Amino acid sequence: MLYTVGEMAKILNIAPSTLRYYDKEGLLPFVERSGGGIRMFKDEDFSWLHIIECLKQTGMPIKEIKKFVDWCMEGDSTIEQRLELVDRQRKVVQAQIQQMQNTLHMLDYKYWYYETAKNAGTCAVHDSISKEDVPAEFHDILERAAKKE
Amino acid sequence: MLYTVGEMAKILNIAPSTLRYYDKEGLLPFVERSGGGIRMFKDEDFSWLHIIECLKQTGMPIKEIKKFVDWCMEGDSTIEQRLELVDRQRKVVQAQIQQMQNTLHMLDYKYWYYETAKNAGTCAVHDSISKEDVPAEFHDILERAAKKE
DNA sequence: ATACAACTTAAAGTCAGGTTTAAGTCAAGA
DNA sequence: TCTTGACTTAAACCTGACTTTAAGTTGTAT
Repeated sequence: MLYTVGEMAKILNIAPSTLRYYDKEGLLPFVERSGGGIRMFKDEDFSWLHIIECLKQTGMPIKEIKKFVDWCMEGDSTIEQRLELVDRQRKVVQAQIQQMQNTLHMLDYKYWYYETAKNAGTCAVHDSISKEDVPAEFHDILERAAKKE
Repeated sequence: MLYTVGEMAKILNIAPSTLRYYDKEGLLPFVERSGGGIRMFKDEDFSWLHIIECLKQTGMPIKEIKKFVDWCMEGDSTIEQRLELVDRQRKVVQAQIQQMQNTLHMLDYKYWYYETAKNAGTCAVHDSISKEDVPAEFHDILERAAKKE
């Protein structure tokens, strides 16, 4: 089965111009062309686009993704580089998840803060609240705030 | 204790120009000025910058963060809007974490893939591998690939 | 009083990651 | 064969989030 850039874009739910841009940046060296110069995506290209999407999700810039794709095209001599790149990016994502969990914790605290304020009818309720009234899971946030950083 | 923009930037480990930019965009209406027009950050401003940083971490654009800050300045009449904004952003972050975990899973699979390829000396080893040889945790990825999307 | 580092602003510049435009080509159906 | 919608490219444009520059001011230390 073959797909034009428009068909592929529709399936992936992105703009055709995005695929053309990726191609121009060298991310899609595996895409073949018809006699007339039309891009012909193959079924196996889905897995290429999937790993590209995956790396993009990690925040990797397009130039670095190109490096990875180029290594893939070079063959078995680059297996170690690719292994290292994947491992590095795995650690990046682990750190991002940790960061996101901290952010979520802060938002959970703010949710509790505004829920409490809403019930009291004023944010001023938090001036007269003692640490014991704050759920234990948020004590870390209060302590950080008390240390002025 | 008061801090100039340079001192504050050093503590937060960001460029002074970034703080000036945030101020220009209306993110820091709470920052006061000296008689001569110099920004004077107060200790309590740390918590402002902390929540701004938190919202920025969620990917919220600066204009929307400004909306939140403006609501804060408006007082108790905006408590409900703020509660809703925090709740919405909480769901955004939960979805981001879920997404990141999928991405990590894919990278874990790729790590296994290249580790196996490295030991075999070639990626071709994966052509002659049966599903039973792939760790069970990665079977979902194989199935998605088999369905051509 | 003077020097000097750090502050001020407005405006221009930078960068990534696309999107849009213009001018032209391809390919499938009537 | 002709029309038409989708394709092609190069180049210009856009947005968000800063950063840099230029010209001028503030405030502390000598």
